[in-house]
Amino acid sequence: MSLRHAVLIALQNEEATGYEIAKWFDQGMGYFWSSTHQQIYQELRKMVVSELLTFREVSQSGKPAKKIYTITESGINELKSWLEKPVKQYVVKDALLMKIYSGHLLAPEKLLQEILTQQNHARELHTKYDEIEKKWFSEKENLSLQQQYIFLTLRNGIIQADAWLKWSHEVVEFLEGKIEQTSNPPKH
Amino acid sequence: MSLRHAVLIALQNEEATGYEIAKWFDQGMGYFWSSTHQQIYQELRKMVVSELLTFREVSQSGKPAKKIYTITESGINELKSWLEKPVKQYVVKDALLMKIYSGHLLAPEKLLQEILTQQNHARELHTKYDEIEKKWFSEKENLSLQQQYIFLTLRNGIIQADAWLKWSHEVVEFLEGKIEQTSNPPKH
DNA sequence: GGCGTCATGTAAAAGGTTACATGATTCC
DNA sequence: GGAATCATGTAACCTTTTACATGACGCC
Repeated sequence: MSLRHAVLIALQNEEATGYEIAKWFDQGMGYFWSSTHQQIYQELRKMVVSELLTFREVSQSGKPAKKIYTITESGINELKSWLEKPVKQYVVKDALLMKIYSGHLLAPEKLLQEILTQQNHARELHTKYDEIEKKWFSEKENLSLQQQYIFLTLRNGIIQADAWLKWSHEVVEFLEGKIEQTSNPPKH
Repeated sequence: MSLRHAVLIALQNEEATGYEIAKWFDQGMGYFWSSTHQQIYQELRKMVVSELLTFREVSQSGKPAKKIYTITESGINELKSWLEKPVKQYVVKDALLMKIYSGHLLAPEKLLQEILTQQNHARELHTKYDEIEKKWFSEKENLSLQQQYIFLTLRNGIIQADAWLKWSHEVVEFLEGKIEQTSNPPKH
């Protein structure tokens, strides 16, 4: 039930609307947890019932009224006790690896094309990470404690992206070799 | 709906029982897709209804009867058409990163402890990968096409594990610095 | 006129987890 | 005597995704 805890983290130092939390999931937190606005609105309502949050409604002219959620004492306690407990073991679910596992059933050209597309995504992501680092983390001495921890998560993104790119180069090389073999079959 | 396709991959070159497929998920395929026997039995039944599989029951002495599932023509076609379509973008869901993101709310000792535990898991996994490589992939010349592709997935595991360990060392160093600072606060 | 942003939601379906259940056999 | 292996399943619950829905405002 980590969505609940992601929301508590979001609200931990400032109140926000469901809409803002959803946006946060598409940006910062989105690099390691994801959700949709539908799920978030549901969860926020449940969390009010469980008294982890309170909210006040603010009417606006020309826009629908918004609900601003604030974490309660009990919410902070719930977050802290979650932080103390070990997380459950990370499980990979990677359909691309499944595909490669059965790559012999597919034309290498097709697989190559897909890997190259993914490689472009990975490169874009890497560039984005670099920009974030430059913009927010260039002066390492002036970072707040909170920012120092966030920087560690950015480092994770960068290192993982590097590793993925390294691996994908091996895959591309392999597939290009296969494709060449098919067009110039080895002579006996 | 990738469980379905994982099952098709499992049955693609040999028939198997639900029990065997479940075991396969705990071993080979388990490195990038996971499931439980409950879910697999359900899915197998649905796939028979969809005519992707057929099965025959084999009674055994002293053991419950087993159902041996075989992929159909239509199942092979379904698998092939899935392989042709790009997979949907991989999304990370990593609760540990969430925790680090809000690491400032937790004693660094606690976080350190958890990272060290995870590091041990990662090292064990790495060792297991190395063993698999030695046992099955040491003679690169004699690998079947299928094995060559499986080797690529193993390389992914190794590279990702290396990257994760590299990152975790940065985190450990950071946390140890924090812990030292607390016991010997800097003088002004 | 259309698209993007702000701001909320309902409802159904699909996918995944957890608890419970059975029962023989083999190995320590 | 107890644990692990073989082999299957039901049921409840929780989580996630997808489809549908509304409506004003500002920008190009």
